[in-house]
Amino acid sequence: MTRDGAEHRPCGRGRPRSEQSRDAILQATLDLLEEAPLREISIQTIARRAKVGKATIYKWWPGKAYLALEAFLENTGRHAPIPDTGSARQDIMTHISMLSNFYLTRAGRIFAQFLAEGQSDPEFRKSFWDCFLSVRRRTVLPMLRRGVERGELRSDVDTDLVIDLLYAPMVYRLMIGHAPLDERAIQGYVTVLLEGLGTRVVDSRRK
Amino acid sequence: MTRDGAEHRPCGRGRPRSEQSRDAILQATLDLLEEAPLREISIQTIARRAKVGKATIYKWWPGKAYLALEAFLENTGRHAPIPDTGSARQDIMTHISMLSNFYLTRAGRIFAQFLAEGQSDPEFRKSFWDCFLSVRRRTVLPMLRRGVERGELRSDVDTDLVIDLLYAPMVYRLMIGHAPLDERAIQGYVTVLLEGLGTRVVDSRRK
Amino acid sequence: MTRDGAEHRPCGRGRPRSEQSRDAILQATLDLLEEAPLREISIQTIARRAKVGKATIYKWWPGKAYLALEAFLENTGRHAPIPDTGSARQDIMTHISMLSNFYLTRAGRIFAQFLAEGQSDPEFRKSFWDCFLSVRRRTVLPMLRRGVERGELRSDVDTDLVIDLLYAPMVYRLMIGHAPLDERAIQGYVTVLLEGLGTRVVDSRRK
Amino acid sequence: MTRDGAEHRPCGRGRPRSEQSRDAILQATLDLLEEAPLREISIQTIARRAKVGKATIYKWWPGKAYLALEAFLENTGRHAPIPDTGSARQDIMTHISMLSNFYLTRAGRIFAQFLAEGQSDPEFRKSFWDCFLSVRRRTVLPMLRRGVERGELRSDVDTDLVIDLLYAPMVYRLMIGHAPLDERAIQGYVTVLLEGLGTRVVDSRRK
DNA sequence: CGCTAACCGAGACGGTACGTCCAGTCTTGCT
DNA sequence: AGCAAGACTGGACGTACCGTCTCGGTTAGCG
Repeated sequence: MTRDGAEHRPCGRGRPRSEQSRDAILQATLDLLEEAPLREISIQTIARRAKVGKATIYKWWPGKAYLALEAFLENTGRHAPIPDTGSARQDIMTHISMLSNFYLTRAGRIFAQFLAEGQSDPEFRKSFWDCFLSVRRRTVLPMLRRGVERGELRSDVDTDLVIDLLYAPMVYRLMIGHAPLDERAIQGYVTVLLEGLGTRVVDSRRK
Repeated sequence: MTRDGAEHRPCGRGRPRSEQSRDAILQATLDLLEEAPLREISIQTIARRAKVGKATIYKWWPGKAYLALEAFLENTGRHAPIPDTGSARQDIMTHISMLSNFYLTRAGRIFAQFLAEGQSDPEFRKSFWDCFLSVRRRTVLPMLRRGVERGELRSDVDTDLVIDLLYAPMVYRLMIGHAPLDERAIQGYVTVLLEGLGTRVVDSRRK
Repeated sequence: MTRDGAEHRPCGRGRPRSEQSRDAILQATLDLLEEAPLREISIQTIARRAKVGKATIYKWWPGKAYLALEAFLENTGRHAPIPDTGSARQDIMTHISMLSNFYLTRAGRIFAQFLAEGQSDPEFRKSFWDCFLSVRRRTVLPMLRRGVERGELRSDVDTDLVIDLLYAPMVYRLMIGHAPLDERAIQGYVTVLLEGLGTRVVDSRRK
Repeated sequence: MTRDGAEHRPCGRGRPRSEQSRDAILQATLDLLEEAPLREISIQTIARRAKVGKATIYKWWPGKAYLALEAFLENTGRHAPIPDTGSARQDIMTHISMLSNFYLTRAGRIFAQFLAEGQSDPEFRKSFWDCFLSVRRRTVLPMLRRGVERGELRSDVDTDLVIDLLYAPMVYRLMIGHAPLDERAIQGYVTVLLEGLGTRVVDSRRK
């Protein structure tokens, strides 16, 4: 965790940071994110809601996006365990399906706003990647590796690229919103992708 | 085109809209988008740059995002023709490759900001879809259809879903920015996808 | 009449000025003055109300104050005839009393706004003087002269000064609004003034 | 003092109001009033001149008129002491003469603009009355009372009315501007008024 | 126990952009 | 040529936030 309110204390002198304020701020942020997009939430409003001085927020976070990110990570970011059923195909399908459920909740909308924020703030984009996205991707790696080791998945495709292929369609629908992210769509995505990612026994493929 | 400055006039009464002002506004917007993200551009600045009254902008566009969209469509949106080489696989690879080049230009960054804007403004999301995204998707349809008719592509996958699969990885990399959108990546994406989307002659697939 | 819409026509060429528009504009102005002070009335509003182009107004009047003045003169400015009862004291009392009634109507409020306008627009102040105030003052002159000739009024006081003394208290109360301009007040003013302005024969008045 | 920036603070919490800003705002207002009528001064200009945020002005004053009033009261409103020579006639003449000098300065023009403002803003009219006019009038009361007690002035005329009569002509000339407010005019006014207001012993005056 | 450092709430501050409104000017086509 | 309609530049309006800055007051650990 890089750009959020964690390390600051040089030594134990002086009054320590108020955990109560910190919690109130994060909670107020989450509450407000229920009602409005991040953009329309002002730091003033968060401060008022949390009964906290504006300066206290600026002291610990560089901006509302970072604040929202920390709130998100602490309260909403726990999700999508990696299954291990013995079948990579089954694992992937289950994982993606669970992930899609995550994207369908309020958390999904917040996630989308983080991506949006990143488009005009490269520094935040980096933070989001470091604190959330890269962690997630690292987490699924073993699952894919198992598939490759068992010979279920092709070994000649870069893992990063595989993850992109698996995650991208969901994110794409989330951001564009042209069609619902329902079970049918997920099924379709994964089916096609597994077809392309899987190995074949005989493989007298295509004319 | 729905929410941008097009139809307004009931009849030919009154002073007609100044095409000169319109062009100056759109040009100023494009110029400014070279230097900063949409978020950081104020309508005041656009007006000043275009030597135009702020009210003139508000009269014809509901906000800077719509303004940017119109500028984008008029000056940057022409690209990525649909190839027809006789081979659907070849067509797709060429198309996606050309499209990735588009995303690598300044236009790509602007495109990303439109998606970002859509996360906090549903109305704009709709406009962006109507004026750009849906048009693009409609345009590739024939290409895919040809592939299906020629027996090159599976016919049991919904076309919308196919398009999602083709476009999503590029957009995903564009927004997250964790890795470059280079030719190697594109090759990887398309190769895997075509594997999954293609038909097979014998198809004694997999155990 | 100097700065209002009177002379403009060089010759009889072209379409003549529309009397209908002129009347509609003046009427709209009067109507609006019923509801709001001159300050809060915009030329746009007048034009809309009169179903007239804004340019038509600007063509014939230099500003809304002049427009209001012309409307005022034409529709409201007729009032306060000069009595001639044979007694100057009686004449004055009657005249001032009638005038105070004028100031109590909507016309009084409009009159006050003309004075107000004059405080920031010397040119308009001049117009108001020329078109209205000076005319009024000239009108009362004979009345005062009769009083002097008959020996009722002192001859050693400048007439302009007398008129100031007679009119000022009403205008003062009108503008400050600290007390009503009722009959009692008028009686008080005039009584004292006549005492000061009148001649005396022997006059062993009052203890 | 009612509607100006005085009391607002509930207690000593928060950063205290900046006296420096307050002074800079009032000074800038006075400076600008030297050059232009109140109407033509924008709050933006005041803020710029005082190097102050616009919001700071709006926080403490409801409009530029109130702001100008406070500046006026603080820097210009101190004047016209009430003389006490033993002769009410002498006192009055001196007082009015001094007052007329006040009206001849820049302060006079500002005073006129306050009256003007009051014609379209009743609330400000009230403020002006409360903060300035009524105070002034209360101040002269003792002078008049002395005159009555000494038998120099009539006791049967309402004091408010007397003050109106004394002050009105000056204000009238100030607002209409048809003739200068010189010593001759003042002499004339007061002479006539004292004639009307004074008591007489035997008084076989004037042929 | 008192000192001192760092925290905290409250809220005023200079500044910038917002979106609206109006002034005054201009360009149409109709009368 | 006058007119209605209405678009134009320009600029002030009053509001909302931003991020910074004082205040007075609180809460630790250290001396």
